Formats: sequence, structure tokens, C-alpha cells
Amino acid sequence: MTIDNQKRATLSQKLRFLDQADDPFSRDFFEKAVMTTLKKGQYVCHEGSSCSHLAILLDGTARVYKLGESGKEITLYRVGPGESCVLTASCILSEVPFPAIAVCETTVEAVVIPAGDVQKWLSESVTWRNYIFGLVATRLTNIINVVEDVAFRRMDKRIAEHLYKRTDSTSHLLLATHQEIASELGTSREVVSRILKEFELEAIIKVTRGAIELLDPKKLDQRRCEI
Amino acid sequence: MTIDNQKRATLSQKLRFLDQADDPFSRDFFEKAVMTTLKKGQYVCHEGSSCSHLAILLDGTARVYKLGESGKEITLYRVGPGESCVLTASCILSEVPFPAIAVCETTVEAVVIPAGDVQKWLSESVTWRNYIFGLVATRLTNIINVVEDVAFRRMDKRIAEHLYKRTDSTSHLLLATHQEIASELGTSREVVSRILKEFELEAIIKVTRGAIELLDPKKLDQRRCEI
DNA sequence: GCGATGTCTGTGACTAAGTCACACAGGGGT
DNA sequence: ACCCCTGTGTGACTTAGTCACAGACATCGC
Repeated sequence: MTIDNQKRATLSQKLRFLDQADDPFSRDFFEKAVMTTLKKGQYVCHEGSSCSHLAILLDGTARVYKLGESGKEITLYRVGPGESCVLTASCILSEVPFPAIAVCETTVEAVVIPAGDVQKWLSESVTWRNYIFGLVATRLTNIINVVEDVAFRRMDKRIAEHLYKRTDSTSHLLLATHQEIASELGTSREVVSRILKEFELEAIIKVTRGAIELLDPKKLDQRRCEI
Repeated sequence: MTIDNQKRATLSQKLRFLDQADDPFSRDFFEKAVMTTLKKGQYVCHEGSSCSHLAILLDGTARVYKLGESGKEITLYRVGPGESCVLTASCILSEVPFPAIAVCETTVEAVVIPAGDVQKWLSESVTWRNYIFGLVATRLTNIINVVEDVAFRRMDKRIAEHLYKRTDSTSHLLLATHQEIASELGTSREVVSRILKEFELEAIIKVTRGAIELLDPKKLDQRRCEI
């Protein structure tokens, strides 16, 4: 009882779409949802695997990326609290194999829904349909932005953008190796190193082993936005 | 009556998901669907436009592409008979603006469905849900393949692939300018010209103004598949 | 403290791709 | 014939990606 209530409280706090608690869908959701914890570095989906469950994150983030034959990587999008991996959803709903890899970047708290219920609720609940289609739409847009980035933008702008977005706003630090940034953007480590060195010469950042300190956010923003 | 029956026949022939004619959804579909013809070159959706109708193609093809600030283009996917543009679908269902451009490559016959019915049928018909999710899944996969291509593959392989896929199999001809191929792949005309010249020197193709003749399909296939 | 080891970063030389400017070719129109 | 427009070719240059290897730093055991 108490445990159940606590679970219910956590869920409705983290998943805004459950607001309407009197909805029969919500009741069913609370009943079927199973809470789990995934460790940092754990793989959620492998390339080509089919999915029997849909995970919705409550805490932490996961990175969904594509792995090239050469071993290069590129991030497609991230999944955060309240979100879920559309690729999983889409392969549940169409039985197409999962075309990418998902891995936990932090410890992840999530609820897991069996594929059958994912399907069933689509026919029963507007709330659920809206949630799922919202996911699909934002992910499609995400991935199209990646295409645009890779196809049209210069590497220095893309790196500037990445630093801008992912530097911690209080510590002004980004904890990442050059290789990690390269994998993020689908390029190679040397290229990242060289461009970071450029930025350092322009006094925009300070490069240290495993971390980048942002010295001049304004200049970085400029660099990011110029053509 | 006769017109109605003819429409019904055309639709159920072109749209396989209407097979189950006794389904109330199918009846509703026949009633609501409006047939239209779009001319070659006509734009279906502009960047950022919101969509009030979903078009399902019966004949012809449309190209969905992203336009960069510099004027460069890259094709995201094509829509053929029986298919529909997921981006339209996704923006109907989530009210996110359309993040790309869709244009008719040929004269296009299509049926048009009002957004409201697209929504309504999702709750009422498994057939329709499966159709829509099938679309979403294949498009997601398409676009992810574009990301993979752009991020990881060399230009000559990508051009070889493109020739391989889009050369007419009976005439051995591909009617396209170098600029068109460049827009397809998100690169620039000069690069395409140079690589086509290479292929010509290897006696794989013959380049003429506005057309490419395939001389050695086997060699092209090799070129396409090598690393 | 001292190496030993593994990870992370720097660099030079080279190839591939993209950009820019401009020349030239082919194929209609008039 | 001529012009004109579109399509193609080319050289010089910049930006990216690749390869091979050299250092630099951190951690651990000793």
C-alpha cells in the first residue's frame, strides 16, 4: 500500500502526462509499470535487436548513437527524464529492428512497460497517443537536425555548439575527452584536438586532460553562430 | 455510384492496407478520402509549415529534403505509391512544425485525409495504426541511414550507390545533372563532376550532358561495396 | 619516492572533400 | 549564323579526415 502510493507519487511527479489521475489509462499504467535501475554504461538496445518493452526514464540520461563500420560513432539524440526512446517505440509498434545503439550515460531510473500494453493503450487512451506521437515528432526533428549539422555545418561551429550546450553552467566545465567529443559529432579525435587548440589560442577555452574550461562564453556563442 | 465504385477499386488496389473491406474504418476511409493530382515540381510542404491534411500517394514520387542556409540540399527520403510523408503525419499528430521540404518529382496522384480523421482513426482502427507506425518506423530508419551515410561513407561510394540505385535498369540511363546528384547527397557539383570523371576513366559510366550511361554495372557494384 | 602501464593529447605528412573563380561546351531560340 | 542559358571542366586554395608516432599525464604497485 505505502510502497504503491510512493511509486504512484514518484511516477505522477516525473511523468507529467499522468496528471489526469482519474483516467482509467493512468490507473492501468500505475499497475503495469515496473520500476528498474540501470547502471551507467549499460546498454539498453543493441543494433538490430527487437524490443519487448518500452522504457520511460525517470532519472538520468541515455545516449542513442549510430556506430559506423570503421568504429566511428555519432550521437543521434539523448533521452532524458520523462522521455523515452522512440526507436524502441517504433520497433515495438512495427517490428522493424532497432537501427542504433542506446547506452546509459548515468545511472538511470526508469519504468518499463510491456510491448503489449504499449500497443493496447494506443487504442484506448488519447493521453498515451499524444505522448507517443510527441516523442516521435521531437525525435524525428532531432535526427533531421543531426543530418543538417553533418551535411552543412563546419566542424568548428559544431564543436562550438557542442561546448556551448554541454558545458556545466555553474562550474564552466565540460568533463569529456577529445575522443568523446569526436564520437558525439561523428568526426575523429585529431580534428577535435586541433579545433580545441584553436579555441584555446583565441582564449575562449582552456583545455586540460579530460576537461575543458570555458573562459569566454560570449566569444564561444559568437563563434557558434557565425557562418 | 459508378464513380464511387471506381474510386473504391483504385484505392483498394493501390493501398494494400484497405484489404479488409468489411472493416468500418475502410468504409469511412473511402468516404472521407479526396483524390487529387499534384503537378511535377509542386511543393507539398514548406519548412515550418503546419499540416492540416495527410496525403497518401497512389502514383508518382515525392522527394523530401532539407535545405541548408547556404542553399545546399540533401534528400532525406522519397515517398512512393502507397506511402505517405511521416513528417506530415508527425506534425499533424503533435503540432510540431514540418522540419523539411517536400516536392513532387513527377505528377502525383494522391488521396488527402483531413487531420481530424487521421487522429480519429488512430483510436478506432488497428489497421490504420499499423499503417501509420509502419511509416514512422521505415522513415526513421531511412533518415538514420542518411546520417550514417553522410557521417561515415566516402563520397565516391555514396555516388556509386546512388548511380546503382537510380539508373533505369532497361535503358541503363540516369537522367540527371551533376547538380541534381549533388543536391541528392548534400555535396557540391564540382565534387560530383570530378568523381564521375574518375568513374568514366575506369570505364564504369559514360557522362553526357544531363545524363549518365551505365556501361559496367558489375564494376559499379564493386566500387559501391568496397570500403 | 620510483618505474610500469594505460589513457589522453599533440604533431606532421598526406589524402579526401568542399569552395571559389572562371573558362568553356552544347543546344535551343531568334 | 548569332546569342544566351544551362551544364560541365579545371586550378588553386581551405577545411576535414587519416595514419603513424611521439609525448604527457595519471594511477597503481612497490
